[in-house]
Order: sequence, then C-alpha cells, then structure tokens
Amino acid sequence: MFKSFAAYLVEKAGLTNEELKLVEDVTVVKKLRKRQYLLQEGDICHYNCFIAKGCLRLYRIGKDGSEHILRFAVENWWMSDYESYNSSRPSKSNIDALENSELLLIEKQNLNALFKAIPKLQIFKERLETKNFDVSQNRILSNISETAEEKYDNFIKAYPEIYRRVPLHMIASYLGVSRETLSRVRQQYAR
Amino acid sequence: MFKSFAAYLVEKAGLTNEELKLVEDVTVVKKLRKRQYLLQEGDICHYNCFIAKGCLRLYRIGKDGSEHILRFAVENWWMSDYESYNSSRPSKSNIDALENSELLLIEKQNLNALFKAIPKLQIFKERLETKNFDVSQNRILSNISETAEEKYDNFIKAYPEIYRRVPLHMIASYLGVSRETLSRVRQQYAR
DNA sequence: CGATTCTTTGAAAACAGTCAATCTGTGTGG
DNA sequence: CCACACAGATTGACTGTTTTCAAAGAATCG
Repeated sequence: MFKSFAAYLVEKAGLTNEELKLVEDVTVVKKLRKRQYLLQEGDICHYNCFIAKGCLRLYRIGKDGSEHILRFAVENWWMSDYESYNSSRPSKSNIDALENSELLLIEKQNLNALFKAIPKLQIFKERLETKNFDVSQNRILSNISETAEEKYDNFIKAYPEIYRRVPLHMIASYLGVSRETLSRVRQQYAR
Repeated sequence: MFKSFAAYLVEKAGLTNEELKLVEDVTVVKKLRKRQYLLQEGDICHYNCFIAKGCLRLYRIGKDGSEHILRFAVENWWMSDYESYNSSRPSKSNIDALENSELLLIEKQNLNALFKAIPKLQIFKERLETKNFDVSQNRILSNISETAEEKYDNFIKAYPEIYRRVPLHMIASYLGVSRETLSRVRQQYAR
C-alpha cells in the first residue's frame, strides 16, 4: 500500500529511492471503514494523512447540530485538520470516511524531520500549501458571488470525481445550500 | 516611515538591528491616495506590501460588473495578490486604497533572499501563512453556515477596526449580501 | 426482505435581492 | 459661504429564491 504513495512522491516531488526509504520508515498504515472517524472534535490532530484509497470528509458541527463540510479528499490527496495539526490544540472538526479507505499517516515531528532531510519534499509541501490557499480564496469568491446553480455547476466541473462518489446532500452541505435546493437546482440543470 | 515597519518586525519576528538594515535596503516606500490602485486586473503582482498607514481592499469584478471583496487590510497587515505573486501570472484581482495610505513594498526576489538570510523571518512568514489559511477556513465555514445577521455580528466582533473605517456596502460585498440587506440587518441589530 | 440512507416533491413561510426614491453627510469649486 | 455633486445609507414595495417541513419514492446494504 506504500507503493501508491511512493509513486505519488516520485511523480510529484521527484524523490529518489533512498529518500523514499526515509519516508517509508515513518509512515504508518491505517485502514478506515466507511463511517469510521479519523479524527473527532476535541482530539488533537497529530498526523498528516495521505489517502492511498478511498474518500474522506472534514466537517464541523453547528450549534443546531447541523454538519458543515469544509473539505473532501480522495486518492492522492492529503487530509488533516491543519488548524489543530499546526497549533497542537483540540480540533473543532471531525474527519470521517465516506468509503472504506486506506491511509498513510505520518506523525508531525517525523514529517518535519523529513522536510529538513529532503529539501525537495519541503518545496513540494510549500507548493501544495500555496495551491490550497488559492483554492480557498476561490471558494470564498464562489461563496460570496455565485448563485446556487453556479456553485453546483462549478463544483461538478472542478471535482467530477467527488461528485460521482459523494452523496448529493453532502455536496449541498459543502456548498452551503439545503439538500432540497440542490436537488431542485439539478433538475433545472438536466435540461 | 520605515520605523513602524521596523517596530513591527522587532515585535513580531524578533529581528535585530543588523537584520533590519537588510530589510530596509530592499524596501520601497509608496504612498497611495484614496481610490488609487495598487494593482489592477491583468497586472502581475511583483511585490508584497506592508501597510504602514491606511486601508486597502482586494476585490474581483464579476461578469455582471459587480465587485466582490476578498480581503481588507489596515496598518500592520500585509497585502498582495498571493495568487499572482506566487505564480507570476496576471492577476484576476484589483487592489486599491480606501484611505490615503503609506506602504512598504518588497520585491519578490528580494523578499525571498531575506527569508534565506534571516531564518527568523522565514519562520514568521510561515506562521503568518498558517494563520491566514486558518482564517480562510473559518470564513468559508461562516459563508456556508451562518445567516446574514450572524455574519455581520461576527464580522464586527472580529474586525471592529475595519468596521469603523470601511463603508457598509463594502462590508456587505465582503460578506456576500446586498447592501440593502445588510442595512436592514443592522437595524434589527440595534435593538 | 427490512432497514437505512438518500433523493425528490409539494406547499407554505422566511429570507434576500432588486428597483426606485429619499435622506445624509462630505467635500469641491464658483 | 453657498450651491452642487457625489458617495453612502436607508426605506418601501415588489419579486424571486431558498429554507423548512412533511411525505413519499429510490437506491443500497446487510
């Protein structure tokens, strides 16, 4: 299962075999069943997590008990609650599996050591962070400027894979509209 | 005018006098009149910009010509279009001054050199980026989960200074509601 | 099959957006 | 100093969208 992670690291960050060894030494394999938690509100997030297989979501619970999805992640994406991870404070979020999943965990300290030891990896991480930030900004723009239909439309164009695999009501939660509205929007859309 | 920047760097990043010299050597002072652009759509953003005095906004223009504000910034904040800055591609955004402002610009290459030369500065930058990301995530949560009234309420609690200085219709644009709605929300709020 | 999850639909109510008009305060130029 | 223009804020009436609630119809899974 480390293989797909290794392939990813070679392709995206150009790691050598020796460097892959270093990574492998500190990665922990974890399997999650559908609906199982990777992280629960109140936990401290000690790991960054690479998804070898499956699909996860990160969400928060509102005062009224409603779920608000901040992020989805599938194969070859990273998932972690960065706020808790970086601050080492209890998380306000939950992460759980939407499908049976195979994950590779690396503890924060070990990962930081890897960044020191493998400059290529550090640079790759920075590129990822930059991209994540851009994505966030564009999502904010979408939130404040688009209609429900445009949000839906852009979502399925940007993330067709996620659209295919995730229940509609969760996409509604991610977009910030009710499931009924999204269901109706989609009717219109299928003209 | 470099003084307030120096004070900031000492307080926040713990720079020494020698290090401040290095910074001063590559900072360029710029004054902006109210309504003047710092960056226009299509420009490439070559600078990161520290605000010594005044207030700026970063916004995008929608297809229908409407303005959508992504960020405000006041004294001791940084402002730049990070997407264009990092990618060296033409910006999709505009930055302009909401008040007469005094800015300190550092060119990207010079700033990167400073990060290399002054590890403390690099670490400080990373802390800032982390915080910016957290703020973005929380704004997304606000966007998808809160009512107009809650958004308004939380905005004035989180940014009383900006609330005091920026016209209401721009806060409406930032929050993603119409100015009329925000005006009415505020009536309710003043009970 | 039976249970659960997910999606759709309808009708009513709440909400937000638009348009148009008015009101306010500020600042500029004659 | 006044008149005027301009940016900003507010209000009312109307329209349109979204949410909510309730119910029922698919789909999935053990």
